[in-house]
Amino acid sequence: MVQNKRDPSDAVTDAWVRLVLAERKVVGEIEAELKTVGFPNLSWYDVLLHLKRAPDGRSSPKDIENAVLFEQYNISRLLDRMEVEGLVRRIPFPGDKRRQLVEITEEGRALQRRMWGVYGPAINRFIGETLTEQEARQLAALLLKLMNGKDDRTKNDCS
Amino acid sequence: MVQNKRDPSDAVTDAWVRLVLAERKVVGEIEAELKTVGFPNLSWYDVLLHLKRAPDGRSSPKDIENAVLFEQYNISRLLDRMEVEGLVRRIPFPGDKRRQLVEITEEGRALQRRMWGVYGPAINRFIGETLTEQEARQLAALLLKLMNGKDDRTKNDCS
DNA sequence: TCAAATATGATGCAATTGCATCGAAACAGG
DNA sequence: CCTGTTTCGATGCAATTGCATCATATTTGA
Repeated sequence: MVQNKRDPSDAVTDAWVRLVLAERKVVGEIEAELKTVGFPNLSWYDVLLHLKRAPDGRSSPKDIENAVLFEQYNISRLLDRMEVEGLVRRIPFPGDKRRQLVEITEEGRALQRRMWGVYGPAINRFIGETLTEQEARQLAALLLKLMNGKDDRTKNDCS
Repeated sequence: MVQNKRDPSDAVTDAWVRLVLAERKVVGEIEAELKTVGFPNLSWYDVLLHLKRAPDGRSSPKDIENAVLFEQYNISRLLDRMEVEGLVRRIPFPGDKRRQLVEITEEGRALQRRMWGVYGPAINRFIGETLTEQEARQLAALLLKLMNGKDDRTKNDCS
């Protein structure tokens, strides 16, 4: 672990600042769009999509937490609200009474599909029409590397 | 405006998902670090830095809003709290009684500097030690393009 | 010049989030 | 077995954020 206390270079600082601002801007614009159509927040979509992709449409809160990177207590209460809306159902976890399984309902699946109808095109509009396919791939690769942290040694040259 | 209703490609979707998750992860880690040292939220830092860089350490709430991309009412109340802490001071805007100027105080400058002592190295650790200088520049360029939107025609080849 | 439209900032109230902590179940290892 | 530790999820309460709307000041344009 070299140089643990040094200030970041300009390139690194720029990358950081823009990571935050670009996210804020694009998320803001997309959420505004979902809102005008009367759809819930993106966090609901994240959870619905995660469940829909999980085997049998079931997953534990802890898994959801790791997938969407929310705090434990926020997941807990988000699931409360989604359960009230009938999008999701809590069922006991076989063999461990601490844990639970969360299962997506038919309404949940339906809402996810309807939201994608707005959300997908919005993503396309804000990213797909701004970046080339190549650039999108590059961006995705760089962000992945960032998420995996400094122990990740994935090769990533310029094409 | 071609293809306005189509779903995004895989590359675009990946870029989007990772933009959100990478931001969530790195911001979460850095804020946790600031918190353990007893420092306030990053949003406070954003405002302090913006003011510190503004001429005479002054700027209007509207400018701050555009710089940090928060909602107007959040800026309004964030400034309330910062003013109570003596980091910032509201003064009248000459020639327009709707507007106001926000001025950073000495305490504000001092806090910004102290925060940077933790924040800077944290950025360096989470980004500078993960991406090469080259990659950081690439990432910054791609994110800039994303922020500027599809009318931006900045050239961005691979070096 | 005056009324309508727009721009800037504040605020009441509801919803969400953050923080600390709890309770219960599983696990570790003596 | 027990006991201390860890894991999982919930929750009371305070702080922040979202939403709608207000108040005031400026600009526009008829």
